[in-house]
Amino acid sequence: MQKIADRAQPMPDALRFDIYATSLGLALIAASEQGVCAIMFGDDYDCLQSEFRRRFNNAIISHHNASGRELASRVLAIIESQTVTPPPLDIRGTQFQKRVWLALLGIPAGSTISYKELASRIEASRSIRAVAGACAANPLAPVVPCHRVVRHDGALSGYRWGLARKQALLEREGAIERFPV
DNA sequence: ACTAGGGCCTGCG
DNA sequence: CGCAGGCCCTAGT
Repeated sequence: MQKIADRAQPMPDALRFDIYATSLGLALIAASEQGVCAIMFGDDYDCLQSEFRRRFNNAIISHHNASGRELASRVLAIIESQTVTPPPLDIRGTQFQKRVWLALLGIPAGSTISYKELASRIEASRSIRAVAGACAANPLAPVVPCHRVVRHDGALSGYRWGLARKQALLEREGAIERFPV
């Protein structure tokens, strides 16, 4: 009997990407045939590109074509906190991570919730720290809005791409006041 | 304000 | 496998 499907990537997949200048710094936006599969921020073009290639080292990588550019433009709009129809997403992660990330998509702009509340929302109220871990591993920020999750005491907590970006996103969405200091 | 410990998913060895 | 560590939270000084 032959193995039908591997749960990771059955075959080397074809990815397209480009790097754009945004209000949050450089953003690398990558997509597969399925949809957007990675968004990465950075301040150096070459570093971003090599990090991307290292992370998908068994993929066939090229630059965006017309449809890829169309997806990217929607991602860019979301990065700038504009309201647009979200692009199709190719969400890759463990079962648990996907549960967390899908729940994140249900948090409207302008609001925040705590890691605790997010945990109970996916029926895993004891897995608070694991939920935070899944947020930290979110490959599609800020389209998957993990920046809307903050600590129960109101502190911003952390952000994979730096707290300044999390803060900027929340300020623009009107979720938090401009920081007094 | 600070510290300790519970809980549990992940990545790496 | 086993283990350390994390974008946490609560309770107890």
